[in-house]
Amino acid sequence: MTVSLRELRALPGFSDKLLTDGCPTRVVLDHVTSKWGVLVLLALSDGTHRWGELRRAVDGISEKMLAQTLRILEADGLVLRDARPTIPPHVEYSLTASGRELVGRMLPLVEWVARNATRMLARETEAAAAS
Amino acid sequence: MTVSLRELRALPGFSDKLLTDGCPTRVVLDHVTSKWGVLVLLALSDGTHRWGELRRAVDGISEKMLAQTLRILEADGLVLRDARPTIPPHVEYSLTASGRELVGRMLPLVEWVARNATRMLARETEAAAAS
DNA sequence: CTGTATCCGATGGGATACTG
DNA sequence: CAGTATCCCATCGGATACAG
Repeated sequence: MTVSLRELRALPGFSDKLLTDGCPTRVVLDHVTSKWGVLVLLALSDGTHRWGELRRAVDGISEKMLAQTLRILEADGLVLRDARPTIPPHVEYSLTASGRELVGRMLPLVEWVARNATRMLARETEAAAAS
Repeated sequence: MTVSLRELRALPGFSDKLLTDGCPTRVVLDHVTSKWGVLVLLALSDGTHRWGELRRAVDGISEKMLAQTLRILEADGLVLRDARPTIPPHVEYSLTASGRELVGRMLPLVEWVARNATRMLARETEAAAAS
């Protein structure tokens, strides 16, 4: 499943420029590659989770950003929100079929970064020490 | 090359929490998934380019953000900067071996988004019209 | 428990001008 | 050509308080 930039150029939003400013691809790309978007999608990749579980799983996220991120991903059709009208409220979030397709392509990227990040940042402190 | 979240949990930065706040993986992930980081890496995926070419290829980027993005990606060891001491200056940017590995895992994600973004955003304007 | 509303500071990022 | 420096504002995003 290797893809080249040449092949991508046939797709909408591509031209002599890479992706035109404000085109649909860039908008969605900004949503899913946002600081919290990546982590929320990742958290949902192993199944359904409740609001509180997501809040704890995604270290450092504020309630405001969790709500905002979930709303955007839901509007994009990547996340499904299932609210049971009970007291107290019980709400479950899961990936849609589209969401699972997307996450399948995001996991290899995250895995590579997780495997290499420490070594990459080590280079930098090393370079800083030399100066 | 399918990866699951379960397998990821064995890697550095993962725990009961997904990725701890400020861990190396998150730092690098923020660099490469930043608004301009993705597009610059994408632009370099088909070979070496000069500063001016990148400026034109990445639609809408300012000089400030191009410089900043390139410096960060270079510090991470993903981009190589080759400056020829001529007048006028001639500087070429390319991906390192690490950068090519990373971009190989980013292209399928971008391809999927490019194929589906228009349909995804169509859902939203449709939903807005219904309200 | 699952959010929303508001305030406010930090950061991202554009425009412009300037330099070797 | 390939940047740097400065100014400035808009958006991001955290903290807190509150609500159904």
